[in-house]
Amino acid sequence: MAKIKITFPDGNSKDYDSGVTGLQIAEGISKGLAREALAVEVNGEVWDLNRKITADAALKILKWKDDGGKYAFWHSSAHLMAAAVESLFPGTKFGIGPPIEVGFYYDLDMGDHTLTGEDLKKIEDRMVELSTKNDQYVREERNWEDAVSYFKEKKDPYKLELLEELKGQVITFYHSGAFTDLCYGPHLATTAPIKAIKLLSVAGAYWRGSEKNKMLQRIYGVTFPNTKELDEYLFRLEEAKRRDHRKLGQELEIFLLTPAVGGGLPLWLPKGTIIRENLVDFLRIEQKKRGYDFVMTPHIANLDLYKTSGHYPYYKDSQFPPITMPDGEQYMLKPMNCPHHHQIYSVKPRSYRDLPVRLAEFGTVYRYEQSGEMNGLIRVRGFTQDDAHIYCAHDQLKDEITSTVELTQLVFKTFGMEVKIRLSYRDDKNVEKYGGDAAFWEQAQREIKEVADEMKLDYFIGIGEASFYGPKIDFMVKDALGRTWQLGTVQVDYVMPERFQLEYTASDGKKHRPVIIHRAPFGSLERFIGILIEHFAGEFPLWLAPVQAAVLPITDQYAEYAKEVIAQMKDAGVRAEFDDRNEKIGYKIRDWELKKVPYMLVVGEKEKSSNTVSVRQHKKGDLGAMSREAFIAKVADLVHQKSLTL
RNA sequence: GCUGAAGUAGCUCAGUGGUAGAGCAGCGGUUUCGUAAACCGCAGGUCGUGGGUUCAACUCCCACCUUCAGCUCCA
Repeated sequence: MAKIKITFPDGNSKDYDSGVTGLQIAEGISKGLAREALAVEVNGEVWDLNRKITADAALKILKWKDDGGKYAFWHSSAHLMAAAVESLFPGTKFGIGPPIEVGFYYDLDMGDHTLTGEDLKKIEDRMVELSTKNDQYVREERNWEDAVSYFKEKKDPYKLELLEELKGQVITFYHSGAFTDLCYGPHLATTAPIKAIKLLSVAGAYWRGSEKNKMLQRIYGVTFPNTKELDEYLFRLEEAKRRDHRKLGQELEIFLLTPAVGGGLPLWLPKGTIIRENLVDFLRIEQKKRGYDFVMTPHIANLDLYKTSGHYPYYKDSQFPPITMPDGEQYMLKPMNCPHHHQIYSVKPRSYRDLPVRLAEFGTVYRYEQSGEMNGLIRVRGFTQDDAHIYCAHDQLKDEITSTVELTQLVFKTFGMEVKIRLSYRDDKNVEKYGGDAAFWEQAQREIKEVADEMKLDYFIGIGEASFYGPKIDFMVKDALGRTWQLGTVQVDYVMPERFQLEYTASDGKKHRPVIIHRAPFGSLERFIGILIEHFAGEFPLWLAPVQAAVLPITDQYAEYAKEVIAQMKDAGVRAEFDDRNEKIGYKIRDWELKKVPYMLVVGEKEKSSNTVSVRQHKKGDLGAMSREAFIAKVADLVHQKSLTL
């Protein structure tokens, strides 16, 4: 028997008989490891535990804590679900059933049958039943013709369509129990580790993600090696719902969405407006420090402006339709601020000495999002960008990108938010979606990557995520339910300067085109605040808190003193409210705790006679008595620091 | 836009064909109280909208609107 050499992650290696499986290797190391093993990584590729290894390889045993292990676990769970569905609903056609970030799904064509909550429960129960049978996941290689005839017999058009693209290749099947699937794997050895199962939801999904195709039913599920982990996961899901900005936005009176105004058109309530104005002030100051000039532009513009920019043909469907005047003139609600700013750049001849010109505006724009797309403050039809356009000479470009990225990072650091950075490139297979020629794109993409590398940014690349006029550096954040959203963005644009014939006179006396950087650190104030509500779970840092302190007299005998306190607070710029309701102190405290107000100032006989306030901190409790001046100084200090803690 | 689910008081929710309910919030009163819910009372609804079936519809049927989950899209 031929020997092969297996190298482990710690660098040690050992010889095995050729054809040894990952499971056998794990068993050779320890029983415990074999029990926990879910899959193996062979030369960087995730394999089944039962697959024979026939050549020298670097090998890692994958357990639940490894992504590859989870991947195999959930992939196998998807098959288990499919097996359950097939046994309960014979004749179901199967689309695809992959693992996802958390859990898995399977797309199903069930003809006329629409899945109900009871169906889901039945499928779940059947999965539990099947999992206890410890069926093996068996990998089988077949030639292409065999595979086609198998699915022809099964009358599954989806698998046949998938096979069309694998023509001529060796096809792998996986069997588990009575269920057989076209699948590249990898899978668990048996169904045994799948102990805790929960089917979460059913939703429609287009076959292969295209609107033109039939819509299938997609079941989302999640499984775990034990019920404890499942319970923890379900608990976290509930926690996330408690943080949902739509719920908190209503409870804390931050914003209002009403059909009376229209979908995706939020109204800012007084408390929300305080948050928003503080954010705007923060960024206005930071931008002024960095040499930005503020401008203001109207909400509508002549349609021709967007024909010049090229936005109109590219994004016609996602804009509100033009307003047509009796004389035939047409206006657009502005979907972006750039064309307006380009006009301001062009107000006079520019010299290289003027550059960079940095024009900033908190500009409100309108986009016609599809009706199913609106989502609280996070996806809206009218929103305000913290927009700016930097017009610079080419040799200034990288410095300007660097400083805009630094500004964006400062923003997220101020809020203690973790962001992922994506370099958004164009999709070379789909060039008609983009403006400008290939050379511009190549150059711009190289430039942002150079900056990202020089700044040692931790980034990933998103093909096809560029805007139509240039590549971007995007800052992505997750919401409470784990959906990722783009917030800040920095974009390089060589296209608009051409279209708008933007120029400056260089030191050589000749006309040159500037390069434009489009950038928005928050992205949209609406989305940013939506994410911020979830990030802080409604417990805003003091500088943003709509109400910073509530003054609570013990009884109405101390109302006079309380009035004095509140007047002094307001005078010192503390956002304070007076709770003069005829209620017991415990009631008032509970109420202001639920409103997540950072401080409560309790005043009674003690405080009145010593000219102090008793400070109670949100979620922490009584801090004891403090002079009024000391409290004001404390608030001023925390606000000045933009402290994240009280 | 597509698929599915849901819409009852300001909020959270109960109500399966026979006169619309509760808790909280609000308002009035009593109480004057020391760190997460005092007590009594009052008021509050075109049951999303419109049509239909029925002696009778919150309840059954149809259409539309809105919201939610997902898909598609996303400057």
